[in-house]
Amino acid sequence: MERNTIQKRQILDVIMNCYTHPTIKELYELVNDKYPNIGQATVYRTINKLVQDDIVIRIDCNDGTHYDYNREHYHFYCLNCGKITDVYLNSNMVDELLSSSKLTEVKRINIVFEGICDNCKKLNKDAC
Amino acid sequence: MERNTIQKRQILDVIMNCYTHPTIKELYELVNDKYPNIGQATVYRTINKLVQDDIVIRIDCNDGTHYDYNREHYHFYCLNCGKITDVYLNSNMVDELLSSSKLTEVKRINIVFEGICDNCKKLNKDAC
DNA sequence: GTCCATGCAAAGACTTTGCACTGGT
DNA sequence: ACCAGTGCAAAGTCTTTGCATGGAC
Repeated sequence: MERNTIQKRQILDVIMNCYTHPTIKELYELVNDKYPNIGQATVYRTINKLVQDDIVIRIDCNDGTHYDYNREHYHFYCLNCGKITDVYLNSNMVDELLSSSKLTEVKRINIVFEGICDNCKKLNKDAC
Repeated sequence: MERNTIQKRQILDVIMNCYTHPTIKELYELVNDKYPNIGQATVYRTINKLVQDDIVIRIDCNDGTHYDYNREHYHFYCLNCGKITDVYLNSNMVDELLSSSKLTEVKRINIVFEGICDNCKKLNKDAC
């Protein structure tokens, strides 16, 4: 039987009230800032459980794994600055994608759009 | 100026003639089986260059990063056995996906369908 | 001949684990 | 009271790096 500990609630609180998409390192720092005395091992163990329980999702990018609260949405990853932003797709779009894949038994689709974000495009026109 | 070394050609040869989607560890083993005396650091350095040069792509999954020769295709990841298989989508499907996302400046889309593969479904009906 | 890439081993970064203790049920 | 979850530190794993040497150009 799984327990609803303070630490688990604290970690979830940080993820749910976080506009970035933190890596495990960043998440640990954020959690520790808000709730000191939480162990690093606890963050690792808890996040893995939250992912297993489908409460949190992993976003796997070139620069490592990021975490996000599990809503029906997808992500854009900036190849220049590494920032991740949310992407929402019409649900019929997702259905079409699924049927186009000809796969059955799909539980989730991970989509990461990679490119240059508006901010980087503005700041550094030639570099991109 | 980038050099076309023996090791680079050997690593590419292994990736191109490999039906699995190896992790870096598996890739190193495959390369070493076929071409001994190749250093681990070389495999790490070379694969990163190949990814930067868009010759090889990363497939980021729950169980880590896998590598594949860069063709226009996507992947299915079995949540049970971890096997990765190729998924091909009509190119107009991808265009629709892009326009649905409302993003501009997208260089690539990474899509990983997650679910249970046919083989696992057969072998273990109740577990899935 | 130049200097980028390699191989090795060591360092560094990341993640898991063992164990005694705490706190949720 | 029981035992899953925690905190710490140590172990284990993964990845990068420094440096001397070798090979591509």
